[in-house]
Amino acid sequence: MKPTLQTVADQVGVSRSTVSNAYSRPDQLSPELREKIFDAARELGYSGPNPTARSLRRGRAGAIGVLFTTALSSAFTDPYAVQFLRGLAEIAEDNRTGLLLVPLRDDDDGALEAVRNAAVDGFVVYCVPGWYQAMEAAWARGLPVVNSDRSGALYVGIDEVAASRAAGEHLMRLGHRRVAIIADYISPDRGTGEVIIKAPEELGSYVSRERLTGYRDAFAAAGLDWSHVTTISAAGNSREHGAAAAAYALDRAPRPTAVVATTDLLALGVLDALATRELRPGRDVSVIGFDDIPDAAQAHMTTVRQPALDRGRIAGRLLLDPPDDPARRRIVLPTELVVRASTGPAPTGSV
Amino acid sequence: MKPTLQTVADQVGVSRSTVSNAYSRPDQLSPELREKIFDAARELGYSGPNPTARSLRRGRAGAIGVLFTTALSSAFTDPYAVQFLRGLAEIAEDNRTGLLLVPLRDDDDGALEAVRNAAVDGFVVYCVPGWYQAMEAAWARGLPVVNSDRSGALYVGIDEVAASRAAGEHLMRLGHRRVAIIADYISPDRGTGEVIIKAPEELGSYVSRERLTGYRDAFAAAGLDWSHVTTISAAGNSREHGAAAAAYALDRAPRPTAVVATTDLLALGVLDALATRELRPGRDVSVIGFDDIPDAAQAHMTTVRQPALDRGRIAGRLLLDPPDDPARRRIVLPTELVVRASTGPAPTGSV
DNA sequence: TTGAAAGCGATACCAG
DNA sequence: CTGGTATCGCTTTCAA
Repeated sequence: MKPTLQTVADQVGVSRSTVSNAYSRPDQLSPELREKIFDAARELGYSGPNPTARSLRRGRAGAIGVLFTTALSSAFTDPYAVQFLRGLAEIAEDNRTGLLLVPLRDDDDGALEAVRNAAVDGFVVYCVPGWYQAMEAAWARGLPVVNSDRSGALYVGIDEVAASRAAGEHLMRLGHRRVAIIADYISPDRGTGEVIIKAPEELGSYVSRERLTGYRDAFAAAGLDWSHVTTISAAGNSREHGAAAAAYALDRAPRPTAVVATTDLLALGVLDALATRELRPGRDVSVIGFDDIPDAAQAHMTTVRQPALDRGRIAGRLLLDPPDDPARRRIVLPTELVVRASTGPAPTGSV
Repeated sequence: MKPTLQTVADQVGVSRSTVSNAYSRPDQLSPELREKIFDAARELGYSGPNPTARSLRRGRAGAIGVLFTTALSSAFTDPYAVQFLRGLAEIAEDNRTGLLLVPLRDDDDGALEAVRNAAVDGFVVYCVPGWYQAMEAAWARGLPVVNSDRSGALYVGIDEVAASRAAGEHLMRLGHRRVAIIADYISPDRGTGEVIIKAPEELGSYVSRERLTGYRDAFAAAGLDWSHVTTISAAGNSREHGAAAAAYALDRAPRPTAVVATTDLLALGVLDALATRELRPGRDVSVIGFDDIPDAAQAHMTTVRQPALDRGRIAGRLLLDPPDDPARRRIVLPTELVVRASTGPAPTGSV
């Protein structure tokens, strides 16, 4: 039989409240008594108040639910994602709160069940889109949710369209007119290869949708029609998938003078593909990524910097104590185009 | 006021038990009544039984605690670690169980508090050593713990010493006698640079201790004394730290003919360092890693393969239903030396 | 099938 | 500073 508060109280000869106070409100009793209680607890093998019972009574679960798709590997392999999680974990720690990973597998029912069953004080949505059901379930719990697409919700993010538009403008300014774009989650079959995207706005994946839209706008402003831009689907967000997708852009004639990707990981893969073909980044082919992960700097890659760590931190703060002022519930962080050596003027005679 | 089971029961005009059954034991009532109850719930905005209350009553938290040090980034950046977590998550999912990340920061008290407060059914220890206090706290909870060093505990791992001894023997067989070893957590100041390790057995870090010991044994058997082996501390388990540490081995005369590392990530850094210096892996300098992460194969790197995914899966199973038979509570998985192009005969005239 | 009653283990208010 | 009392929201026999 596991010892409880009562067990200890009986042993010491005090009431439950006093034992509870010994653990939760040290100022409510004498140090001597407190020590005596702890001694008894140790002797009985009592390791402190039961967290579940405490949560029930206090009305606080003491954990943040992190919703992500079962592609756990990709979620944690992406340095951007890791930074986001770090920021979140930092705030969680400061608030004595844990992080409960809620894996969403492909089977709908199980996923919904998991969301409904999670003992948490709120959710951070951190997964590829298409999980509206899971997000709905999170909402239905009546708990705060950060980054569901729902209006009025808590949100922290960046102006994706403006950020990628800036990158597109940079490219246009350099004179590039034969451009390929690599993105994930833009093909129905999730495979690698060229796909026709009539209108980026209609894409299901939030990130790809917004970033492609930004590029489209920048190109349009420079007179480059979207239909002349090659869009290539990557099977996932990884360096390898980026390289594989890049092949569809590089091994064709005429070769694009610029290949941009919606994430740094993909763009690093493009650089790998260039290296394989002995093409020079920024000279033969310009490359732009997105995120500015550490490897991007090391690869001298032009990219859009977004504050991943801050995003995680702010997500945590929004969740743990949501501002009353609706205006402060939706936070848009600044981004910055970081120009490095992977972009340069379009090769002459290339148009 | 948030709706509860009672609210719904009152609305429908049945008892709490019936509503509870509607959610947890569908076979206990008529489908019509069940639907009626769900309708009422929806109308009232009741999203199902409160997870915390349910946990308290059922005596099951529905989550596994994962103990790891706050170097969250390194925990998730290491592909080996990610694989382990995937395996764990897989089993957790199958058992409708969540994963609660319990970050252990450097401040002791907060960490212990976090362990004591985690609403979980057991712990998986997944952190660098030196956290005996936290592990003790986990034990004190009276819950199952996988991979605490405690004897009699649940354990899943590999024979680290034998595995690295095999790698060392491979090196000896190839004739290498000038060897450098790179490892993390072997220097008191956690910096990068050469350190003198009199006896590997005395190292604090479990992994580094065991793996260095295995190498030491293999070298000794071939007549190479440990005092002639250069040991270099890496400031962390990453490619970059590996490359930085490798500099201490490569930029000296006479240069070692082989540089081995305790993890693939570090060893990949060594390969990077070789590339920078235009040295050929397996010809000028042999390199061996440990783990066999995907990048290792891609880099044609000799390494020790360990089943990361299985390790995670088995950890999960051990925790979720611990075998009665003590012998089945400690599981040692097989490893395999994978010889690739990064190792070759010691350059002639090198001795 | 359905419902009444008894906790699960702890906390908080409020007298004493 | 201490202790009684009333929950927190749900599950689970056991009768009806």
